[in-house]
Amino acid sequence: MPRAVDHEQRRFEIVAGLWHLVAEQGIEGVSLRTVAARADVSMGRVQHYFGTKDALVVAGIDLLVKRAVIEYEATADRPPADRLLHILLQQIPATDAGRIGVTVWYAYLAKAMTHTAVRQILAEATRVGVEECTRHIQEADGLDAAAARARAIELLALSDGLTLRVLVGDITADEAEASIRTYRSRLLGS
Amino acid sequence: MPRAVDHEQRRFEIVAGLWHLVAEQGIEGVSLRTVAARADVSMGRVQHYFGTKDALVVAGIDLLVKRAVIEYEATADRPPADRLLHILLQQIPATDAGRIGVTVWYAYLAKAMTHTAVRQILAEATRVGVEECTRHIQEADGLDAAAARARAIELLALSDGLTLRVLVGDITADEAEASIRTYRSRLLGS
DNA sequence: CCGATAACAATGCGATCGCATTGAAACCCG
DNA sequence: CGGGTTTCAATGCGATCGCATTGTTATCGG
Repeated sequence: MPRAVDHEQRRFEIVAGLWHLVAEQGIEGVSLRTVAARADVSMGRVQHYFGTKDALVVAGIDLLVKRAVIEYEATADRPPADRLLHILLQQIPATDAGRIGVTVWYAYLAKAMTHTAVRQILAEATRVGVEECTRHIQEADGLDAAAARARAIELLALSDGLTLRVLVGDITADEAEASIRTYRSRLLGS
Repeated sequence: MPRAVDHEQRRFEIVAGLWHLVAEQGIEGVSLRTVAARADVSMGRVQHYFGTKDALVVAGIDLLVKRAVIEYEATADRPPADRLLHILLQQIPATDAGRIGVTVWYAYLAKAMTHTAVRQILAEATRVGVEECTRHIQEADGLDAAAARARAIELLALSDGLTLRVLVGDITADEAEASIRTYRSRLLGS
């Protein structure tokens, strides 16, 4: 047996470098060499762990989604209304790390338009998001499945749009959060 | 004086090729050579009219925005409620051309995260969009400026988010339009 | 302690990139 | 009907790209 290393850790280091690079220069700035430099490892290492550039790029969005799911699952013991707000507010960039994450997310969103594998990963992630929100709205508001789903899509769309406005600097994260909470309670009242 | 050509026309042909290319391959697929090939002109011509790749890319979003503005200004004689809906619904991809346009738009949105000139153009466009919507909501609903602006941002965010869902294929253009109209009338009632 | 093997590091290659340069064809003015 | 100017088309160059290949090192079971 050869030398033992923590593969998961190695892969994460590289992907973390990829994320920073994407946040700074967009996916256009990604090459095997630039990612290696940003992660402060050799290009050979990147090749060893991901093989091709495409696999590396796909791994970038895959890990980003997986981390969001893990974060969400940590709220399993909270009431439905809380979990719903977690999903709606999670992506709004409050911290620096959050801003990087959502910037990377939108970079991949554009990538998804022309890249099948990326599109499938994002589509699956949104599908789960809609389903979870629908479930929470049903429980919290006592709506039937169809109505709850329509509202879930509305709320998620609003969250997406507001996130975009925060990224562009049009409004602050606080304003976006307030807007979502207002809208959410207006829905409850109606 | 040398041979006279229609510069505007020449520039448009090239930018149209750029748009198609961006819709098909994303901004990553853009190079002086690929754009020239897609527009079926020589690379020398592209260089002659735009100089650098960066200027070409910026011209792409600039022209896209200008066209949207012209389309909007054609509704100048319609009532405020109509003009508001025009802005909210315009980007939802109903036709093929519309789908290309909004796909290109989202590609540039990602580009804006890392490209100052693109960011400024998009920021100015959204600023005008918010202002126009605010004005129409004031007139149509009789709200004060602050409240109207908050609702304008909400409506535009919802429109953005729903457009995204249509692009991904999560919902249809008709469903998105229905959702916006429902939301709009719910606002009117409250 | 030794050979097999995983884990890289280093290098090479053909393709493509943005951009500068060069030269020719087309056109209008005098 | 030259000559000046614009509008390109063609080509060259250095840099960078993804990826394959090769070389080196560290580790551990036998």
